[in-house]
Amino acid sequence: MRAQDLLLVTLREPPAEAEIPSHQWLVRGGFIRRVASGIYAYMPLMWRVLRKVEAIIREEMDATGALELRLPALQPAELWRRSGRWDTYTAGEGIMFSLTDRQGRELGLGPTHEEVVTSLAADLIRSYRQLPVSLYQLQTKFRDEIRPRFGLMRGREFIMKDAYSFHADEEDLRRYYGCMDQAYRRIFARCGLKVLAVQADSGAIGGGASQEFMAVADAGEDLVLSSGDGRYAANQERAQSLPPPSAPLKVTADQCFATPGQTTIEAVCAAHHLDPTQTVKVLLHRACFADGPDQPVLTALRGDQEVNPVKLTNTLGRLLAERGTVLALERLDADILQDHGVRLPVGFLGPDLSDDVIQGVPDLVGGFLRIVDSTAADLAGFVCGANVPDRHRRVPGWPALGLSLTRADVRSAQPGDRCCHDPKTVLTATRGIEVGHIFQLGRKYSSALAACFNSESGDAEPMWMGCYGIGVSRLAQAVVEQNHDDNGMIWPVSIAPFEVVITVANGEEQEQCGLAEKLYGELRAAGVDVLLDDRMERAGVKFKDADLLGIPWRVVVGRNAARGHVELKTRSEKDVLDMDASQLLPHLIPRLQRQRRGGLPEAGV
RNA sequence: CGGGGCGUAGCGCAGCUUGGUAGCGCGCUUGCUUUGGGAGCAAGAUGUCGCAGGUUCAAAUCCUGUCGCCCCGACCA
Repeated sequence: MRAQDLLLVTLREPPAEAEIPSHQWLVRGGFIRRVASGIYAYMPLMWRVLRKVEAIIREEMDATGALELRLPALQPAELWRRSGRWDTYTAGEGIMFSLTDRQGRELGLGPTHEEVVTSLAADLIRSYRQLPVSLYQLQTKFRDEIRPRFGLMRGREFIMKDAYSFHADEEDLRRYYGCMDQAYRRIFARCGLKVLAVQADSGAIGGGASQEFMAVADAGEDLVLSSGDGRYAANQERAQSLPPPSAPLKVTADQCFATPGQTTIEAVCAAHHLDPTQTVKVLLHRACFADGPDQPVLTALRGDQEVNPVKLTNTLGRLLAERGTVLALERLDADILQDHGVRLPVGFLGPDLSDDVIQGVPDLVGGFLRIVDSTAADLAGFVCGANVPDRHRRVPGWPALGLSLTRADVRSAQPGDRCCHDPKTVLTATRGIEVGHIFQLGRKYSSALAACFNSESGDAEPMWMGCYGIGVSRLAQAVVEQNHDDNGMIWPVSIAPFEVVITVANGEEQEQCGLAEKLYGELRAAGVDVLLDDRMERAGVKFKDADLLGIPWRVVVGRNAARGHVELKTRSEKDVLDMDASQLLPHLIPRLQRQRRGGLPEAGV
C-alpha cells in the first residue's frame, strides 16, 4: 500500500472527545472516527488491525474444533421471552436496543446470542452422538450502554467474538472450558496483550464458574485483586479475603449511651475510644424485581467493612429465587422516605430496626430481609446504632437482639487484606480492561429453551452449555493502551496495520524513489505487509506520522541511497542500523517471521 | 437517570461578564524558497456561532425551551 492512496488523515492535537491515551492515539492516527456517542467508524488502518486480530482468533478457535457461523443481529422478542430475559434486557435498566416492525412484531438487536444459538441447537441436536459441539462467530453487537466511554472501550456498537458450546455432561463442559481458557491465553499472547486471568462474577448471563481476562491498564474500569504468589486473582466484585481481626470488646450488659451528632463510625469511635472493628453498621436497600413491589433489605456489616453490591445482589437473588432476577439494588433514600412521612434515625441505625418504619412507603412490600455479613456475625459484643437519634447501644451478642438473620459474605475484599489460601500473603490491586470472559452456563438456557438430547440411556436431557466472549474492538484498543509512548502507538507485528514502513526522506530525489520502489516491490513479493510513504511531505512529517501510526519496522531511504544504503529502525528502540539495501530482506524477514507469532514461546528456534 | 461542563471554520480554542463589522493557532488551496524529526514568506478559501422561540433598533453575547456531546456515579466484551 502507498501512503498516497491511504486517505491518511492524522491530527496534530489530541481531540477533545478523547480522555485516555489509546483513544487519543487512535483518533489522531486516523484509525477511528466517532459517528455518534459510542458509535465509531473503523477506518482502513483500524480495519487492517481488526482483521488481523480476527484471523488470530479464528485460527485458535478453529484449533479447538469450534465451528464458525454467523447468527442474526436482529432477533425476535419471542425467543428472549422464552429465556425470561426480554423484560430484564429491555425494561428500565435494560441494555438491549429493541424495536417494533410495521406489523407490530417486537425485535431486539442482539447484545449476545445465547437464545438464538440455543434454539438452533435444540432444533439440530438430537443425540449424544452429535455432542460436543462448539459454535462461534465474529460479529457486531449492540448494547444500549448508559454511558459509552473511552472510544472503543465501551461502545454501543462493537465487535465481539462469541462462542457457545454444548455438551452431554458437566465433565465434558469443564474439559472444554479448560480448552477455551488455554485458547484465550494464546490469543491474547499472540496479540501482544498482557492479561490476568481472574475469577469473575457471572452477572446477568448467569450460570456457574466464570473467568475474566483482564488487560492490565490504569485506564481499566475494573479492579482486580491478586496475591503476590500468583495463586489467586479475582475481580473485586467477586474476590474473597480474610478480614482484618477485630479488636475484642467486652460487653457485659445491653445498654444505650449518648452519641450526640456522631453519625459516622469514625465519630463514634473517636468519642468513645472504640475501634471500627468493634462496631456494626447498617445499610438499607431496596431490591427491584420485574414482578411487583420492591423488597426492603437491611444489611449489617462490621464497621470497618464496605458492602459489595454484586455479592449482595447475588445473595438476594438466591434468597428470593421465586421472584426471578434482581433487576436493581438501590440504596433506600432517606429523603424520599421522609417525603412519605418516614423518619429514619440515619446515622443511628441498628440491626434491629423495626419493620414498622417502612410501612406505607410506596413500592415496598413486607418487612426487611435482614442480612448479616460474616464479619459482623462473628462479633461477640459490639456497638451499633440504637435506632433513636443521638444514641448508640452496647450489645453483648447477637442473641440479645432476638433477630432472624441470614448470614452471608457481602463485604468487599480490599487491597491489603490477607488471602484465604495463605494468610501470610496479602491482596494487591491492579486495574484491568475486561477483554474476555468465559462461562460455564450449565443448563440454564438449555432448560428454558428445551434444548434437549437423547442420552445413551435414551432419556431426554438438557444440554450442558458454556459461552465464551472476546471484545475484539476493545482488545485492539487495549493493545494500544498497553503499547504507546509520547510519539504514538507501538503495534506488535502480529496485529500491526503494516509490518514495515518505507520512508522516502526526499521524494524529489530520483535515487531515493527508485531504491524505495525496488525495496517495496521486494518486500511485497516476500509477503510482507509494507507501506510505502511516497507522499510529497518533508521527512520530518513522515517520521512523525510513522511513529504516530506505530508501524513496528521502519526503513528509511534517504541521503545514503546514493551509495545503496538504507537505515533500519524499530518503532520501540532508538538504535538505527545502516546497511546495504541488499542486506535488508535477509536481515528483516527472519525477524518478522518470529514476531508474527506474537508473544508465544518460540518453537524450534 | 442524578450531579458538573461544553456546543463558534476540518481539528484545537478565544470572543459572551458589559449586545453593535466573527477571530486566533493548526490544517486546506496557489506561488516562491526550503528539504533527515510536524519548514519560511506571500496571497487565498472555508462559518446557517447546535436548533427553535423570545427580548431588542440590533443577539455568538441576554431570557426560555430543545437537541447533541463530554466528565463524575449505578451496567458490561
